Amino acid sequence: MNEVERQLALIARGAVEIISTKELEEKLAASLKDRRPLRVKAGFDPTAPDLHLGHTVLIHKLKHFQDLGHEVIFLIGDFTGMIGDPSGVSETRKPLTKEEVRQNAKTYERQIYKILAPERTVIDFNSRWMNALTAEQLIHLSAHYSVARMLERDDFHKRYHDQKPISIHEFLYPLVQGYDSVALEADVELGGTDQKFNLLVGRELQRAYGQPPQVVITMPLLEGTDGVRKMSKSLGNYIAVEDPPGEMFGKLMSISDMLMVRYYELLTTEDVNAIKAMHPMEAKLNLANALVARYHGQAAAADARAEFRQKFSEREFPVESAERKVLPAGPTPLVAVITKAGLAPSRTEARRLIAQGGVELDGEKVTDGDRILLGEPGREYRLKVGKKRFAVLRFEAKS
RNA sequence: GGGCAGGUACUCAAGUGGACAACGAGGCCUGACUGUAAAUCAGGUGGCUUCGCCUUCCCAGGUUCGAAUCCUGGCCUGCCCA
Repeated sequence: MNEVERQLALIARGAVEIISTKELEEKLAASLKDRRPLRVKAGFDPTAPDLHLGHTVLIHKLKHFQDLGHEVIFLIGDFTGMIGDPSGVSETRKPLTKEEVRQNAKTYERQIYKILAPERTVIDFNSRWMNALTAEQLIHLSAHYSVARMLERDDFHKRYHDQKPISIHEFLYPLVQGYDSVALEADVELGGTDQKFNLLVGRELQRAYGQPPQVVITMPLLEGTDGVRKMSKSLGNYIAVEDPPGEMFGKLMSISDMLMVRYYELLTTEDVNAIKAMHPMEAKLNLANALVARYHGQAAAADARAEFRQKFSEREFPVESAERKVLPAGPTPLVAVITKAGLAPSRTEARRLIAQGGVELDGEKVTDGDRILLGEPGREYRLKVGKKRFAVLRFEAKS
């Protein structure tokens, strides 16, 4: 197997589509011959401050390129973030303010270094060239694409058909993203399968601007914790890279068995068949352990595992990790205590939970919704709400 | 610019003067069962000083004993015509 083949094999691993493999081979061969690393770009939209495991699929692919000696560019779409990517969304997204975008971008920057080598990673912002673009240039840019072709896109097509609004600015998104490739003279761009259209626009624009078109590589979208919809910030079904160890561990343990296999496939290098042969729970524990260790270290992973076992397998009260809350002494309705401890959003909700048998005080199920705690100074209570919310409360005299 | 249709809770979607805190589905939460699984079943899903009260059906006014439902104006969306 020659060097080009070796690189190709690693690059292709897990990829859904490479457009085109032939072009990639040529680029790799040229790269080796001229000793010029390929410029590999992946863009991220800073709409929320957290990278989640779904993003890491892409980041790991970037890492593969990095390991092969190529130049990876982590592009933060701070400019496009203000537009809001319409991909796969059924309605117009709210644009972010400049300030929000900047804040979020900062957080991204910190997180990717858990995977990529900092000294060999280029981080760029598309506002660098987009802010400099004149209205005239923008109009020229938009002349390279037609409305009809925009409407070929699945999500636009659907919205158009369903009589849902599509704003002009959303048409600009793919163009701007495509223009990023022109500005960066990208050789390769990575994206999720939902990005295919945008990525292809990049190819066309590069041609229009007299550059060789980039190779497009699409990666599968990772399903979120619900196992159905793609992992996303806005759907709330995500596991963030910066989730605390215990939370990350817990979230991973509560995914379905089928989803677990999928996570193994896309987030690890384990042999999937070997996993399927294991007891599902063992396999899941392994997965949770491995991922927590990746982002928080082996020690944190071991702790998270021990805590998990205590909380759920043995159903002990996790005194160590429970939320601690000090309240002023004096008689207090339990529903007030629950909301003050942050275990329920409102007293009505707390009352409901009690009625449903979801509240335990010092290990005993509470049945009285009007229960009042005397709250003698120094008294501690162990409160459990639902299966996963724990708090230790302490009453203290005002000083 | 003109005509028509429409804006209901996280989402979809009933309701078109009183019995509506608002049908139903999805989602989410709780409980049972478990491997904290998944699937299934049962219940819940505005707030509060909780046998009662308060605030909700795009916004602001108005009609009425009484409005999510009627009227006026505004904002937003879609379709057709120009």
